[in-house]
This record gives sequence, C-alpha cells and structure tokens, in this order.
Amino acid sequence: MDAINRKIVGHLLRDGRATYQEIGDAVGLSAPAVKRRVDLMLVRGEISGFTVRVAPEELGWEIEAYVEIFCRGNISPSTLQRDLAPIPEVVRVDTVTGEADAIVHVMAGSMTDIERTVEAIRTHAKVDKTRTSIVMSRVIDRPPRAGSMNGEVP
Amino acid sequence: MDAINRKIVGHLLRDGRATYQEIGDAVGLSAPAVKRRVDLMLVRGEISGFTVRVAPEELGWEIEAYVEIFCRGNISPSTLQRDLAPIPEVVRVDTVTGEADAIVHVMAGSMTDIERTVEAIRTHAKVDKTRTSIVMSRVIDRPPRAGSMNGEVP
DNA sequence: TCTTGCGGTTGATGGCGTCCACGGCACCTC
DNA sequence: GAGGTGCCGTGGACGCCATCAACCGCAAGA
Repeated sequence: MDAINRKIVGHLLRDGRATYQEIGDAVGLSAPAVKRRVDLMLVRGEISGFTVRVAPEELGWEIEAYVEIFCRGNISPSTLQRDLAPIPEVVRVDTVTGEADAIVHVMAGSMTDIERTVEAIRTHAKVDKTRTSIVMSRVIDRPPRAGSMNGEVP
Repeated sequence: MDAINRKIVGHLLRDGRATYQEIGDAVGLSAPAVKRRVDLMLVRGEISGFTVRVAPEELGWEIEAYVEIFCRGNISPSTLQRDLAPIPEVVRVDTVTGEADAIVHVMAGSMTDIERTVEAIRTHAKVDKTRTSIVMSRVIDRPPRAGSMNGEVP
C-alpha cells in the first residue's frame, strides 16, 4: 500500500461516504483514479468494506465484558475459532501471552445474556476456567486512526 | 430509535456506502426520507459517522496488547480519561469489575512502542501496577451486528 | 528502438443526492 | 367536532457524481 492509498484510506476513515471527487482533490488525483484504487484495495482485502459508527447501546448491546479463558493443555487458534464463532455475543477473540490463553470480548443485551454466554464459553472441552470482567464504563473508545506509519508526513 | 431506523442502520452497517435509494427500497421508504432520517440520527448522535473497515496492519499497527491496570485507592473514570487520552496508542479504556480496575487496549507499530506506551501508562500517580497481555493472533474480529433488540414491539 | 503494460486523464451518460413544496395524519385545544 | 399545528413521507427538479470506455504517457525489458 503506497502513500497515496494511505491518504485515501485516511480520508475514508474520517468520512466513509466522501465522494471520490472530494478525495481526489485531497490527494491530487481524479475521481476515476481514486475509485480504481479503492476498488483494487477492496479486492486485495486491504480494506474490507464500509460501515457506520454506532454507539453499541443503540444496537441493544447494553452490557459488555472481557472473558479471559484458561485452557487445559494448549489450544490452537483454529479450535478456538471453531468453538467460539457460533456464539453470536462473541465479538472478538485474541490469543494472548501471559497468564490467560485468550481474551474474549463479549457484547450482550443483558446480564443474563452475559451469564449464558460465559457458560457457553466454559462448556468447551479444553476450557479449564474463565475470569470475567464486566465493563462498567467506556472511558475511551477511539475510532482507528490512520497509522503514523513510521516515517510519514500527513 | 424506531424499527425503521434500526433497519436503516443495519443496512449501513453492512454497506456504509449504500445509496439512499437502495436503503429506501429495502425499508419501504423514498430516498429523501431515508436521508432525512440518517441526518437526524447524525445530529442526535445515535450514529457518529461513516468509516472504512481496514485491517490494523494496513495502518501500521503491527502489535496490540491488553493492559490491565490496578490502582492505589480508587480511580474515577474522568481521571482515567484525562490521563490516558493523550497517549495516542491507547485505543480503548474500560473500567471493569473484578481484580483489575481498568482494561486498556493498546495498538502500536512495534514492540518498543508497546513498551513505551505501557511505561507511559504506569507513570501515573494512581497506577499501582499493570499486567500486560500481548495479542498473538486475532482469532475472531466481527463487525458489530445490528442488535436483536430483546423484547420489542414495532 | 520498439513493445508491452500499468496507471492517470478526459469525456459522455445515466443515476443519484439534495432541496423544496405539497399533502396526509395524528394529536391537542377550544 | 372543527380547526390548528407539527411531524413525516412523497413527488419533482436540478446539478453533481459515479461509472465506463477510450486515449495517452511513461517506465521497464527485449
């Protein structure tokens, strides 16, 4: 991804509905050139689509939690993927270094949903125990910034 | 937010660049009606803008970590906000129940960035100790879904 | 030097965003 | 019940935008 594409992405991060013409003016290209680059980034998977930013409560996700999971033996990412993907409340799963084996980010509509979801996570063969931290307040939640991309001038 | 707006948002979550006409067809409204609703949701803050979905590595964020922080005494969300907001690598901060007082999500360009960022977090008066989990692999990372909105009568 | 291919521009056209005026509908007041 | 009022969707008009095809310049390689 070259410097121009990064500028285009930076622009789209700020305004995902910006017109190609507007972006073109900002980066010094014509609208069709911008479109061609964006389409290419889409097929290459460098960007995966466009969305709207919504506060989770607006979608009915009133409660969220981080669930650290500890496994018997070791667990492969693919197993984790297979086991947890079917649970809709699971928003994100990362394998991590440190005490826990993975951190699961859960969003649910109510406390009972959280309870049920954690239970669903526990009842997998390899999961030994879990440690749940309920989110009390979102203190900071930043939209992803266009990377400072070591050595670059925005 | 009524049922129609939720359908509109659901549509925009899947495709943030969908035309108003297309959305209108999907929800049974005309294009101007959809635009008026979207604009209203924007000024009301129910949605906060549009973006592109980018893989973090494309932006130069090669490494991320979860940092649990433990404080001396108790800490207010506003203090946390004030102290951590200036650190650009801090993507997200939640106060949580359980052992730790807060969980900080950090994205950085390199391991040394992580180290520096964790150090920046530690050197705050109230922070007693931290526990860092480096992300090894992102197993699941779902775009937010339109809520199932428990118990609603349209 | 000639060729080949990538990437940008130009120009044309159909569709879309965007604004305005109008009309129905529910709710409230007299 | 009549009339007023505010909300919300529709229809139409206008200008801009997306989109595609054709063309052009330039760099790399034979």
